[in-house]
Amino acid sequence: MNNSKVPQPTDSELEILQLLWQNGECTVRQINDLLNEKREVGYTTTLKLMQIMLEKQLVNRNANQRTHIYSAAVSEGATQKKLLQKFLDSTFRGSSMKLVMQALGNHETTKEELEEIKDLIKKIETEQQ
Amino acid sequence: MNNSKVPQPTDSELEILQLLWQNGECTVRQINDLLNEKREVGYTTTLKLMQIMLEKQLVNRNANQRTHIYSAAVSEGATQKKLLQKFLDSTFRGSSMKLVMQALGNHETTKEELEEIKDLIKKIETEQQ
DNA sequence: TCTTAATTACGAAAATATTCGTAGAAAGAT
DNA sequence: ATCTTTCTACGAATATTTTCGTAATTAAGA
Repeated sequence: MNNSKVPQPTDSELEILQLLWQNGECTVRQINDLLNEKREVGYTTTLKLMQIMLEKQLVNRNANQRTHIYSAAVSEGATQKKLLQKFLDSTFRGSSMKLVMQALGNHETTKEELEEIKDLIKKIETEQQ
Repeated sequence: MNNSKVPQPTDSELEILQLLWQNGECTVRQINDLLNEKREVGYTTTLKLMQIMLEKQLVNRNANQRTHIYSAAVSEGATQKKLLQKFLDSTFRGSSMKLVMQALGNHETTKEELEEIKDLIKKIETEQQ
């Protein structure tokens, strides 16, 4: 899952990657059905997108059978990291603090989640000694 | 600065908004000069973008003088909030927790910033009682 | 006044992303 | 064996975003 020189996914491509990360190996039909739960998408539209993603090396494909089977070729974490960096720069001028404060402030956060964050902060603090 | 039905800025538009938020009122020339500190952009390219942004009501314009003066018509915070929501959904499937953990984990954070986050967490916790 | 430089308006080209139609091959059904 | 369905490949239409050229106008300088 190394993806150093793999281009960033577009919005539509990311949507498909999300489904592959969640569901593992999928056929075009399966992805298209999942997409159609939210909105109408033509089958060949999905097919074309996944073919483009193959060229970009965002996905792998097993073409042994007539019905090809696709899987993500980039990891969720690495992709999130790259997209986060870009988003951070463009929207928060690189200030991860501001982003974290907004994210914590705007959205519902449970006690457990807050504990998790506190744990992470403690960990960072001990590393900072 | 109400912007309920204002469309989201594109990447290029956001870049210009950032400059307006940082520098306040600006002419096209000033924005274009600032952009050219990073990369080459033609003057009319910047002009056209700002005219489009005016139509979209992302900026205001004072056209009393021949050289028009532009200012942001949407607030930084509100824009960040909207863009964050979209980013959260598309990239982190709506989990602000995962985003926060990534942001804290990946980037350098100073002691002071961590303190700030801890304060915010405390505030959220007391509100949750 | 005449020339030059700076500015706006506008249309359209270029680049990128998304959607879809059609053709042909493969598999399954009758 | 023939018909129907499903699938891939591929090109092209559509939509969106970005870039730029040209013309007209205004202001400033010689």
